[in-house]
Amino acid sequence: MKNSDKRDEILRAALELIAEHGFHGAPMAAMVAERAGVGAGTIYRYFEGKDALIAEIFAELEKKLVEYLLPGYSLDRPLRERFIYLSSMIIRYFMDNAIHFRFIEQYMNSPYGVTLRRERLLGEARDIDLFRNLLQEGIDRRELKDLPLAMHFALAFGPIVSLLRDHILGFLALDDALIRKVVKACWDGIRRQDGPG
Amino acid sequence: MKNSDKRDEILRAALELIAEHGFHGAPMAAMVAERAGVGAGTIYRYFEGKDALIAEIFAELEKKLVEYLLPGYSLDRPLRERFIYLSSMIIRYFMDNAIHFRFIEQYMNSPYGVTLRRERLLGEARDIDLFRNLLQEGIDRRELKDLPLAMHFALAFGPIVSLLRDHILGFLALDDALIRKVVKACWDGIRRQDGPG
Amino acid sequence: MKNSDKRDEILRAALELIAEHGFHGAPMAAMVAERAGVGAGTIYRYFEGKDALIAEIFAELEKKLVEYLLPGYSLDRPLRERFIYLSSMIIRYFMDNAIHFRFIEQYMNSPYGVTLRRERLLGEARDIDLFRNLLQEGIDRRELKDLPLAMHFALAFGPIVSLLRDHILGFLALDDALIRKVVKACWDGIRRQDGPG
Amino acid sequence: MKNSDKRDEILRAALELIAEHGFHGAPMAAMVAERAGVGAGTIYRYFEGKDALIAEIFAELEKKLVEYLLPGYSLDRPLRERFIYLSSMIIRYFMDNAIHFRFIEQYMNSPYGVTLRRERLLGEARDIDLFRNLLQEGIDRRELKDLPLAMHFALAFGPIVSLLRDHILGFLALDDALIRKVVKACWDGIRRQDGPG
DNA sequence: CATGAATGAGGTTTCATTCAT
DNA sequence: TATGAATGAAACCTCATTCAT
Repeated sequence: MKNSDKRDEILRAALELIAEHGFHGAPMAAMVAERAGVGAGTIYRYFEGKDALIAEIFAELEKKLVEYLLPGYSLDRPLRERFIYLSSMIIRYFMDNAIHFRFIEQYMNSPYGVTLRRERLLGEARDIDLFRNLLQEGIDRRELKDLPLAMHFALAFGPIVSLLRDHILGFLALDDALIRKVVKACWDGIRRQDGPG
Repeated sequence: MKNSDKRDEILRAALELIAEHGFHGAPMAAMVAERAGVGAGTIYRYFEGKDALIAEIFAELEKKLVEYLLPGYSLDRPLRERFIYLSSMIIRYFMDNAIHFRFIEQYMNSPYGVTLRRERLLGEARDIDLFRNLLQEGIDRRELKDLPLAMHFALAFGPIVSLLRDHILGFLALDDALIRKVVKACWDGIRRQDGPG
Repeated sequence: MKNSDKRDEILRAALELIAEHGFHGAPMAAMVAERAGVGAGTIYRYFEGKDALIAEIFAELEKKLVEYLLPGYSLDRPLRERFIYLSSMIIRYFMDNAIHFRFIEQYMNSPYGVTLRRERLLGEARDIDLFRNLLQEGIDRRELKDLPLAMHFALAFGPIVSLLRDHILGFLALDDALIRKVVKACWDGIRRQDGPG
Repeated sequence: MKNSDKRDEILRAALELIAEHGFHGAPMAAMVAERAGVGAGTIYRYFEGKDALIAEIFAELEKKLVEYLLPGYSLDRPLRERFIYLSSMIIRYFMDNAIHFRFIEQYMNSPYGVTLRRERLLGEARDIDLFRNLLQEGIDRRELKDLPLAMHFALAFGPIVSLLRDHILGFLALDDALIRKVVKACWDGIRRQDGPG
């Protein structure tokens, strides 16, 4: 087993356990190490502590999502098209990676998450903040309603998150048709209605 | 201090601590009992354990919300009016009771929450499930889109939850005008668009 | 068993173990709690942590020693007499309480000890710093040699500590005659030799 | 790097770390190996374990001290002169090698130290036990007081150790004049006083 | 010979729960 | 009924040592 394999095993084991049982249902030695198939001390060769491990998982998940979205994303396409692309892809990604979704939900509902949310919403935008930049561009170009950025996030993301949760829990069976419908509905929620749509 | 006072103090103390620090930042003896002004053992005279206490808090919060909504709610009013009433009132309620919102979010993001959500969405509807009954009625009467109930929940509730979180964390300042806008936007998201709106 | 009994048991158990095995040969749960006959968690009801427990042991030992010395100690007696009284009593105290001596040696040979030594030597003198005040008075009144306080400590205390260690380890059998001899020798080491002695 | 270089680097690194942080503040892999610039496993090629490494450090320090003292030491000189020579040189050596002093103090305050002290005091004298042989000779020739060997050690060494500690911790500034004074005071403490001094 | 990743026993501390008062 | 001292399992983390490379 290569070094990076062990690191990956630890990340995977922790991701799964946290997604399934929450941060406090994933004890380091008894469960993470055991599921990863490594000794308890090994975790601390790769991560400074539980917090660092969790932060690293989040960073990797974010990276993977961006890598999934970027290839097909072009700033040259119209705003609406880009919005539909991003939203649909995000939904599909999390449908295929339910564990990632569960982890990110846990993370966002924790002190870490609050800090992160603040940075993402109020801090400087980075190039990879695709969704934020898209919404800001729409606000600036008056294609979107004259509302605060956070409200656009709420209107666009809130339903998606809610749907994904229900789908993953089996309360709802998302398919392509439904995805298309909800994404368009979200677009309608944020775009200026006096235009042609 | 009457018996029921002690019970209420324990509920209040646990609610506050969990809302603020999460389930695992609210140790029973060291924090809940101390803040409630009772002995550690007393908690166990009123509640079977931590889980039962948490479940009871949720039940009481739900009850309070319904009591807040019911008086002004009339099944005789048009669907749209009722939707706007319920949504607006819910937003105002949680703006005034941020602690309740924080607790419910914690709760919904835990194993308890999954079970509960399943019951609420898939189980028998009760009279007090105002929102669910409203949406179901709209679906049945073809005033709302032909979508699964869970999707209507997502479209109607998702943005509200997201907004409330941002408002409570101070990322966004909700006011009456914004509330009206978002509630109407949500209605537009779920109603059949071929009708008069 | 009264509350204070448990606290005392913990203090006693920790004192014995540290005296015997050093700070790191006295694990809290496995040894201190076991020897004290209490649960591991009980230690933390009485002390904030290992450091606080150790500091408290030292404080109690210091207090006991002062209580042993004070009754027969009078500032009205001549300096030489007081010196001999204090030194002899200290030796006897530690001969009878070898465990205290071993603990204090451990303590003084640790980061705590350095801080403490600095305070005791360089900080403000307290009334109960009998030895320090005695030496300082002798320096001020020119009955002792014109040397720094620390050097007087070394000349007066160094041999005593060394002897006690050897006695306790069984390398030397201290008796009253030897004690008298060594205490007088120490006095001769620090007093001005041009006087009558 | 030659083999013996690695061994020396390990010894040096461990010496420094133990002098600074105590036996338990010097983890083998994380600190000793890193500071020595070798792999963690390499330590175990040169030493059986931590205990053996520590014992070896002590042996080397003792050897270096003897090598420092021997060249200028002549059994032909008078006892008093030899005592003053040895004591002064020891003080100077440890002033120049504070790390050695700190290590030896740690060592002597540990289970190892007790065993060693027993051997040195009660076992057969070796030629290189300069101080012990000197004191024993003085006792045998009735130049020193009729006291047990251990007591002479205490009277002669106790103050020196105490002074060195204070000097190294910065509580006292030793200089040649002070060294001369204290060494003579120690001699006065152990010599028979009815003679000419 | 040299490495350093891996180990897992053992360290300190927390906390839900019990039970004698 | 109410208490809160006591408990001990279990949490996170460290570190002396081993062993495959």
